[in-house]
Amino acid sequence: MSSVFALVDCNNFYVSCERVFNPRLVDRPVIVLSNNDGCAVARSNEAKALGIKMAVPAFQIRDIIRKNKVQVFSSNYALYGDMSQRVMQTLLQFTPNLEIYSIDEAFLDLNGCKRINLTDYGRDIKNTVEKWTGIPVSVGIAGTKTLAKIAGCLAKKSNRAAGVLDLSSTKYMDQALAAVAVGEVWGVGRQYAQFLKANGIENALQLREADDSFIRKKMGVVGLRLLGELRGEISYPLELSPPRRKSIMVSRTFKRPIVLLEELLAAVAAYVSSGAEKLRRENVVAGVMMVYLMTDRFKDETCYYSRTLKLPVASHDTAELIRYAHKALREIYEKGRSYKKAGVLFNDLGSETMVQANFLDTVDRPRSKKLMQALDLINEAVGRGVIAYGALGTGQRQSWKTAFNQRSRSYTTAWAELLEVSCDEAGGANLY
DNA sequence: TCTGGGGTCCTAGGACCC
DNA sequence: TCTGGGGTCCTAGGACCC
Repeated sequence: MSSVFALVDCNNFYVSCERVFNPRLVDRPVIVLSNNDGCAVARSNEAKALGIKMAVPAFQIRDIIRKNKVQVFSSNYALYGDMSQRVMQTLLQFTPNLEIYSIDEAFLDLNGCKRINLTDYGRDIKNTVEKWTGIPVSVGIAGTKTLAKIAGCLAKKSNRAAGVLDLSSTKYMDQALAAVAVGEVWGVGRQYAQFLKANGIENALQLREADDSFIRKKMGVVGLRLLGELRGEISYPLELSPPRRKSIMVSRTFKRPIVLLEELLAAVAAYVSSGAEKLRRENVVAGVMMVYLMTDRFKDETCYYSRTLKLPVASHDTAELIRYAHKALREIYEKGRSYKKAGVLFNDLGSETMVQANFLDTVDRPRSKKLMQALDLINEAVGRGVIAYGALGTGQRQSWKTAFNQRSRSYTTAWAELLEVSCDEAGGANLY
């Protein structure tokens, strides 16, 4: 029995989220920047047309922004996360067999809908999501996930297809694959694209016809799976319940380089707090913690220092984890050096209900559990970070804090930031 | 002057064991 | 001169994804 997958992909997702609450942005060039307002990570079609590339540093496109009045936003993760949930909830109306692949993409199992016209069904999905959430999407339909991605990629490009393309029959398959550059295929990144092109494989069709042993040798078993998917054999089935995460990482680049140990200690404490919160939200504890420091990666001789430590008892207690992280940090810190980034990685994640006790344990676990529950409850009710450990520092001393200088409101997740609408004398509505 | 963050999987090589 | 072989585990690094 053959399968049918639909890939639903939100167009220019972060930009589209901003547009939902700010209609003035429609038809204008808009970009959303990464942390510290560093790089362009989302671009409207108008911004793409101006030649603004993915992940280009903001300072390199300053002239383009000014000349073309490009609207620039800092990342507003609270808003995008919430809008993503709305999109996914809408998709669940179509099938419970949904794999949320990323913040702006999902695969749907369309096996139950064989008798109806799949393009019409795709259009129905697209129209419903746009109507219910305001987010434009494109839909690719095909027999494997990789082919569905290709269909989606073509659907997005072509005006005629109106954002939906069904490649579930083989009729136009070769034609479609020939139109997709090899570097656009899911699983072919920069390195492989360069290598494949050097070997005369320039589009998805040529890749599908490539020699198995050649691909096996150069791209490993992952390459073989990719060939299979292009040929219509499923290498990647739908994953309905996501497998448990294997690691949790929190890391940030600093606005300015940091030299002082005290400031690094505060930064790392902040990252541990947020990591520990994530651990608790997922009901897991970490058995291993890694702390690292990095100097500027754009200067020559980038240095990387890290210390991994196995915790005596797997934990998600913020205070305990900060203690260990600080110990590790003191070990790798070198005085006088200027650091640009730090991070904390939690590994060996296990269920919180199956913690291996230790006779020498110095932490009162039941008490810690209650304390963490209270802390999470309060922060959830009153606002993130309202209650925090003193180790994070306060006010001026929080030099590690990420900058978001052009952030829009959290329209959907904060009472104080709701969209305001007023009517002027002529009866027109104004948005603030 | 100014360059993001958080994940996954695979592979090769070394340590170690029998 | 001549130095086993195979399995497992761990780690670092590289590729990819969004």
